[in-house]
Amino acid sequence: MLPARADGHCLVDGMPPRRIAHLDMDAFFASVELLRYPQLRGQAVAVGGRRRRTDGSSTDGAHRLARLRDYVGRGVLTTATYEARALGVSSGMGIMKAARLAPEAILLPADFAAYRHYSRLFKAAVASIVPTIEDRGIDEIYLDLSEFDEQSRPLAQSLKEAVRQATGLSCSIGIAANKLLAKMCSDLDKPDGLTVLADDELVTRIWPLPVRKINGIGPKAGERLQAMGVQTIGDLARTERHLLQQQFGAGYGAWLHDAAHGIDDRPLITVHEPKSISRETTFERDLDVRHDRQALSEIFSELCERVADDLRRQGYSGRTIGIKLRFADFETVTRDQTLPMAIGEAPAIRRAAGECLRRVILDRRLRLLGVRVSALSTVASSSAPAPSPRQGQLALEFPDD
DNA sequence: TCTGGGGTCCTAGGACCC
DNA sequence: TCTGGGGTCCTAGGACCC
Repeated sequence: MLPARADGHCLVDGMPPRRIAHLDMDAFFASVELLRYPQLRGQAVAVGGRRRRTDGSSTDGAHRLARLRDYVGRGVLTTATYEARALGVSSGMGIMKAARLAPEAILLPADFAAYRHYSRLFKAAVASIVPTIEDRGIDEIYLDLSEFDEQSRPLAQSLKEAVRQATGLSCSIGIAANKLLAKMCSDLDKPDGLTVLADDELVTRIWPLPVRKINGIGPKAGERLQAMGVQTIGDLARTERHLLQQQFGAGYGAWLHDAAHGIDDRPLITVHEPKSISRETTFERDLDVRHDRQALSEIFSELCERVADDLRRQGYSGRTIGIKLRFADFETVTRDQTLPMAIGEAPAIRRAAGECLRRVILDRRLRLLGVRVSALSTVASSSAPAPSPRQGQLALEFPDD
């Protein structure tokens, strides 16, 4: 509990009120693709899937764009244009399902190099105006506007204009007293939106929203709240704190109650150190641990090499080596092991990960394999590390026939 | 009709130490 | 000889986010 202050103001630890912005690029991946294919503007377009599985039609130079209905296999959509969303398609949706909703929608493969390029451009444009930025991934950032004298709207307009000048893309901005509310506001008026939340507007503009709009309430918590008869953020705010704590645990319950009341003291995190580095892959078809033993072993080694590569490029090594398996029935298991010393070379990672793998009962076909390194420490950047010699003999942890 | 890949944080139990 | 409590590390799983 926070101590009541003598002046009666609801100041948290004497912190002055803040002005925080959340800037979110509109349908980012799809919008970048529209820069490349302007003729698709106004159409239902989705981005996602595996590397292009051509049906032969593009090998003769005709380069026909694939449609959702042409797609075969595993994969989810990462983005969809607003025209596609109007058909019920959304990011994270399995492509086969999306294809039933919008068979004629254009499907483009993801081009992460291009998205990272535009991500750098928009962040640099914003940074030229506002120095205090928290990076929240490829397409969104928080900004601290507290030190600016300028009014929120003109300031946000100049940010949007700078982003448009630098990238040709639109974004949506929410401005409020903290990150939680700013994030909700950026979503209120998409696309190309701008929402400024005054301190007395919590009840009128936030409380009517469904609880799932709170960043941190996902499918599980949303469902449990629904079962309790809690639909809107207002409902949540009116729910007894102790009841939420009883249902969800002391920590999460208290957080839910605070969030519904618009309370969020988290500072902007402007420097970021990674906690773990991992690589994983879902196979095109489920693999049998015996029959596909050789293929699995090769994929396993490759994952270790890619993680080692990432570690080296980012200048880290790690003490905890872990694996992740997903079986055909989607059950997921992890195993990890903490070593006395940090490692970073592929053969050592392969060895430790192999020991983890031996602790799993492999009684079902596998759909995913992953390798993770955590408990990271920085490596004094030596000059080009000697490439590790390829091991003469690979340990095969998958069972013999 | 199934469900990617890269992360973070939280919980909970057991080991171990003081 | 018995009892206890706190702190930290390790491991596994799960919720959640972009």
